[in-house]
Amino acid sequence: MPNPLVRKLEQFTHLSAEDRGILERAGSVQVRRYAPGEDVIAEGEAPREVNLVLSGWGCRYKQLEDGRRQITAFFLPGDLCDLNIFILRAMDHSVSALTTLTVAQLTRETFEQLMDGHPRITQALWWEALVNIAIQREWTVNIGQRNALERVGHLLCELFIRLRATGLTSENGCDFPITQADLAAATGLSVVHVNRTLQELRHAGLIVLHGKHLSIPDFPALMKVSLFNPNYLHLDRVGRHMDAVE
Amino acid sequence: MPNPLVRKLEQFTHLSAEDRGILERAGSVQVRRYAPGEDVIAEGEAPREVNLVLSGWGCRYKQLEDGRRQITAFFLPGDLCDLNIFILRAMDHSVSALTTLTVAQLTRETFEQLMDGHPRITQALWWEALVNIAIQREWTVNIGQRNALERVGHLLCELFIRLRATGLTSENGCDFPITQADLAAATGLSVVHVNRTLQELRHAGLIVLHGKHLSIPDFPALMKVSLFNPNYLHLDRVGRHMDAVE
DNA sequence: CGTCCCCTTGAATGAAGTCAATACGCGTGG
DNA sequence: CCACGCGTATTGACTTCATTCAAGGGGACG
Repeated sequence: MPNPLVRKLEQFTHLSAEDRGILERAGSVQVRRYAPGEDVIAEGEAPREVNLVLSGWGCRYKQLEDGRRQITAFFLPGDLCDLNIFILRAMDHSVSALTTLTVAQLTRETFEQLMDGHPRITQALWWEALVNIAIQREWTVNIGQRNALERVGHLLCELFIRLRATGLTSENGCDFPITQADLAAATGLSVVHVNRTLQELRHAGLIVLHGKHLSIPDFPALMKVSLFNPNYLHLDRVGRHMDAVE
Repeated sequence: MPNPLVRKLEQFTHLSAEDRGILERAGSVQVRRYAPGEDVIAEGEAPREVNLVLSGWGCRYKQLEDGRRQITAFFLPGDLCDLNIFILRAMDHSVSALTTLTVAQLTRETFEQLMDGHPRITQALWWEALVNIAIQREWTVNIGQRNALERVGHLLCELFIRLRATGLTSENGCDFPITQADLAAATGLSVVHVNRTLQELRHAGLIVLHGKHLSIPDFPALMKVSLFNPNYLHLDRVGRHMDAVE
């Protein structure tokens, strides 16, 4: 089972065997495991390394003084937190585990070696970073403009496609290990309303969500009611011209 | 009057005279002017260059099929659109002018020269990029968790501080050239409700907004009611240790 | 078997949206 | 200089989507 980052980056470009080896090695040193709910890094702390998710789900979140809490991103296997984060003195948000989570912690040095002299990797990591930013923008649109049904549907579409990019889906289903409270914190809705919204999606036959598993019987239909346009995920192998020849 | 990008980057690090010269020159070739409402680049187009705002305000926005429109970022003088945007094949959003807008268009080559062999500039540009991402995250929190009053107040705080970083404020005021419709599109509120919210901020004595000018008589008070914490703007000169000695 | 966490449902409330009419301010042209 | 027109701002009345409060149910695990 290859490193999920490798799988994902190959959505964008074909890596050489050497590139893959380098990434595999980087992702196998300094592996840490976190329990659900545990912070990987907290707001205010100094960022020390770039985290790469190997398995499990995590999230970024920010908390207001009065306790309100917003999840601003989900981390899935293969996801990397911001490149060059160590330029900043202190984290302005926290990262925590939603499930049991294993991450590889890439030191600044490892990371610089990774980018140095490996143009294909560098470009692929840039792509990764730009897609993450695009996702963040799309969340702004999602929360700002879509109603509850569209909002939850849109998020499910996004997560499904992102999981698919790392091979973590079956035909039309995937593991879905997070709670309705997590969905609420991510969509800016109340838990109660997320619950009602999921009911509605279920009754419309758009999703089957049970236990920790999600199925989407008719993905195009879910995309449609959610006004979901996948262009922001940039899965179109822009980097083709740089493909390794091997 | 120096290039506003230089002024802003010096919030983070002191640039050498040479660094400043390079940035000044980069910002003076390929200058274009746009009329209010005009698109600088539209969703679907191929990004060709990195845009640097010299004067005026612009925005990023995304539009849903049914016409709903969300502004996901404001561009102020000194702002740069995403580094390395040309890695992506097509824009997933549009950029347009809100006022008369002048931008310098940096070609891929200019841009690579800028980063190449100028570690202080490179680091400062990275800082710029990371701050932009942090702003995007904060907007997610703002729209997801804050009520109308907090949301509008928070946005005004952010804009004021960002303008101040490029020297575009007086003691407690600044030009504020955008419409209530723009504020509505950025906050995810209706125009009517933005209007009422501004009234409320006015009657509470927190803002004086008239014509195209904004004053904030008591900034700490506005920050407080908006639950505004400026840490995400990372104005704390992290890069001090890299300061040019001159 | 009990406890805890998560999910579910109902009823009442409330914040923000919509619709519609009116007012203001500024630039253009008579 | 004033009248017209257009974009922007303002206000009121009504509606709606989502929140809040509160209670109950179900499953996993010690």
